[in-house]
Amino acid sequence: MPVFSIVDCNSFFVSCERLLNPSLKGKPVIVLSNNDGMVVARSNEAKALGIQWDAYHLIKDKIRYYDIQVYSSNYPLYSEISGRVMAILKQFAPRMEVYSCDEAFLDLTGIENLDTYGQLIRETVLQHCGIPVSVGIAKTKTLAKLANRIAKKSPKVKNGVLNLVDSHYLDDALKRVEAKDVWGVGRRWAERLRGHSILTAYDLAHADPKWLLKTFNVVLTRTALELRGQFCLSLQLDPPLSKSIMHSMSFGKLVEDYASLRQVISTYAAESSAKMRREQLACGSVHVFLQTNRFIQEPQYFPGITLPLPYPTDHAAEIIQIALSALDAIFQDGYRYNKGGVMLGQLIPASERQTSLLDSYNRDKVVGLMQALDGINRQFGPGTLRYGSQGFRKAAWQMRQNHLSSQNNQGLMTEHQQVKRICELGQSTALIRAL
DNA sequence: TCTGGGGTCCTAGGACCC
DNA sequence: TCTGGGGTCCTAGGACCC
Repeated sequence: MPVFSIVDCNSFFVSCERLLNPSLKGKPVIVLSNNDGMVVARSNEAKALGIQWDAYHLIKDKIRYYDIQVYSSNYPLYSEISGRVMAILKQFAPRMEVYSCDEAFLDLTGIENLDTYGQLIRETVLQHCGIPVSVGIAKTKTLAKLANRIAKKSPKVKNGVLNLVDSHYLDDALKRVEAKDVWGVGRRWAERLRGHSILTAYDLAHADPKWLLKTFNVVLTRTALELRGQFCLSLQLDPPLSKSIMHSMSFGKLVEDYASLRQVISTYAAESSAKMRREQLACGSVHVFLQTNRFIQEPQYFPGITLPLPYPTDHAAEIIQIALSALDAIFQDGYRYNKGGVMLGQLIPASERQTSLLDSYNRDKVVGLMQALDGINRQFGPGTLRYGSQGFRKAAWQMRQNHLSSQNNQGLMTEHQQVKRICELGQSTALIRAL
């Protein structure tokens, strides 16, 4: 019988900032999304003060009043720390699925004394990475998520580990969790379920699967079966190849002129193509979209277009060129744009890329050029080396990040220096030496 | 001043073919 | 007078996740 565990970092982004600045411990802290737009992570102290997933500008008074510490998100830092946490977890379970930057499913089948093992996982991650985690253990992934949720919230659960395998507490746990909080049940489905008097995970587990299949779909039916302990969802051991890769971002300021949008789309195309080359893929189509700001009263326009490439490519210049043709096709004067994006589709492994008779360039040269471009940007930061169409000066459309930890600390450290510092901190620990 | 970014899967319906 | 039926592929949209 399979046993799954999900290990989830508590308030991950906040925990990362605390690692960098230990004086934040015990204080209310929040981390903001790109553009400092919304709250994406909250410490328990901030949650206790009633901070939700709010728009930052709507809660500024509250933040001042309670002296809440505010940070812009710093993804290179979080990604570095995430890698360290995952490396530790892998030692506890070679069969592991990295589910997101702050969570992983582990296969604990055959492990005896699951409670102790869970505690050991938690203590080891805390000791060697400085990140607190919660551990849920159960017979299915969905039940493990539910256990994890209770472990994180309930003060009765000791040390953030809850094991529901053969537990007499299982029914009680299912009754305590609302249907809307079950993994796989979102707001919409929860509303419809409520109409049928299905309010809790327990109700969903005991709903008739045939009826669920007829009334909803196979996804929700699987979720219900998993809640009964019937295994439907297996571990995804090797991450599947991406089917699309996107880069999109709200602008620092509303943009109406074509020239700026050319810089934006060139930059987003370059970013998404770099992300694609990191996964060693090539794309067969490029989708470009623009959006106006739906929160303000003025003419709205949400255009988008997908253009095919004559042959799959991972060459930044070609992708930028086609993205700019797409922009030409959708751009309309007279609107104030708030967001744009470039999505690469029809992805295939770059190695399988068929060269076309129409290829006008030397493939080896392009590969070398892209490697040099990516290498320099990896070392010195994204956008260090760029195409002319991306623009050279700091422009108004670029992202706001007014609360980066580097600026909060001493105003000197760049993100990359921070990552380096975290590496150095980590290297002083016993386990990293052992690695 | 001002409301995230990046994905996946499933389904319904239209186009097209024989 | 009358306008099939079945299959496949593609796309858009809706649902979900972090």
